[in-house]
Amino acid sequence: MPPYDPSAYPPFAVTVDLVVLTVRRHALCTLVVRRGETPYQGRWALPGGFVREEEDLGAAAARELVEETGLCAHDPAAPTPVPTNGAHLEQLATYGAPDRDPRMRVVSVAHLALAPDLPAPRAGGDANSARWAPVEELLGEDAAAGGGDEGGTLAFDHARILSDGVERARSKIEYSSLATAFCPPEFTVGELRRVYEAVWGVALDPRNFHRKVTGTPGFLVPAGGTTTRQGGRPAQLFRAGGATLLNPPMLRPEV
Amino acid sequence: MPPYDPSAYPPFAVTVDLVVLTVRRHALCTLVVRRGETPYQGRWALPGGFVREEEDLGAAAARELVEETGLCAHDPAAPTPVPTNGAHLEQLATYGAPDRDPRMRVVSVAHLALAPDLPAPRAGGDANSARWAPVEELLGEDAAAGGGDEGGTLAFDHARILSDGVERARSKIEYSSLATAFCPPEFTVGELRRVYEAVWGVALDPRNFHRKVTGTPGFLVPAGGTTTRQGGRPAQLFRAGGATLLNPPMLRPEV
DNA sequence: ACAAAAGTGTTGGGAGTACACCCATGT
DNA sequence: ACATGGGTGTACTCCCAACACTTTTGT
Repeated sequence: MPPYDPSAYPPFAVTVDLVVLTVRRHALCTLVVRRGETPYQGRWALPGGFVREEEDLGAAAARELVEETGLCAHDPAAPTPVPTNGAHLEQLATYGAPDRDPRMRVVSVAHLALAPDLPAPRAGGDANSARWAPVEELLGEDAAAGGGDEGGTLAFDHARILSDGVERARSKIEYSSLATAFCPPEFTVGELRRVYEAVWGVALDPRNFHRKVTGTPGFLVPAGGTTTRQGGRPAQLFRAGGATLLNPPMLRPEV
Repeated sequence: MPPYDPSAYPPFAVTVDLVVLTVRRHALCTLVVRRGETPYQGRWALPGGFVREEEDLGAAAARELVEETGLCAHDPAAPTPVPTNGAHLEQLATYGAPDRDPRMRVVSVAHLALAPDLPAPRAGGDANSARWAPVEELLGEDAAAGGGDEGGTLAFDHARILSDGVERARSKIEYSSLATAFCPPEFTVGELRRVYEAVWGVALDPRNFHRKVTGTPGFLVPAGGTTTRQGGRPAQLFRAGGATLLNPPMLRPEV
């Protein structure tokens, strides 16, 4: 271990970046904001900002989440997941390549947030500078080729961060009840199934899915009512149960 | 997003801390070094150090690993796991509570390393200042009560970091082939089983374990020879196969 | 009547568990 | 001969995938 010299450590800037995921119209989407300054001026980027002087990392991420979406998340205890009020928020990973920001040495602590479908993003009141973008459109094969204004790749290393966040979400809904974070407070089994289908990009058997989730202890608790908002026969409404870890886990179909 | 002012960002120090795990004498152990300075002078801590000016986070962790253990690890591509020569190295999580270091604002990017049983730690040549400590001894119920010199809790928030690292290792060997990182290049099925038993703290059925690991495609490849270093009937030697994700996964017995 | 979505029943196969049993070495 | 660890066979159980079938709404 090198000698500890508090006055001679290299200076870093520390930021938080947010991968905010939601399911809209059967597609997994993420919140992106348009950059107003160089570098990458005019390009889409993940929302984020500097960590303040006396602010914990999780608190900074929660503050950014409120500023960008109005979503409320309890201050998470550092790097482990946490129950939240509006959205789920957890630390994702940290990115600190020396050249990831051409202006200075920036280390970004990326966080992953899962939110229910929201009306519309608000970024400082400017609706044109923030949008929900389908993940596939940002990360698809032809994203690099870029079809004009909307199709460009994300700024900085944000495509990588987004890709890691999506992968984390895909695997976490297998063995945890986090998929309910994509749903409103009360939801049907069919709505929950469409979350799995959108995040995994597969089709699931509605009958087996129903049996599975209602049979997993602590996953869902009946909310009492029914709804026909999806059409067809009225469906029972459920709330998220107390369990955070699913036993048995949901099985993602073979690729 | 607040306006971007490169000259006015709050200054942070960025360090890497290492959770180096190994299996020694049927127990999960971690590398700790004795602190020579305040704060926490004389207490055990995880090895770590400052990230250098032009150094990536993973490179800093690999450098610290070599300095502390002599283990060689390929420079990992940021936060995803990577095949390594001597040891497995991956990013764990980042810890940045404002008061975690009383001297200044320090953000620590913790990394997790899994290593085979090594002869003896070397910390700057001083054998007295580094040791392999059983994880249970550092995190056990009575660790806080502290039985004298050796039993004290770790410095800073390192007990939390270690706890997170152990939890990560316990879950990753379920669905990945990472348990082989605890073994020498050639090993027997029984040795691999003892790794699982030490990390999970359970007893496994040797017969079913053998069938399972040899039946999982890509997990193990025969190395050709046999050994009797464990006594009893000669056992086949294996190498780690190409697979990184296990399908089907190893199942941890119920708690 | 028909379509659409919610649920329930049934069945066959594959994987996990428990345990009996045999093999090859050191002492 | 016996202890020790390695490896195989077998039966039982449980979960899951597949799919037929019924229920309850909207049009």
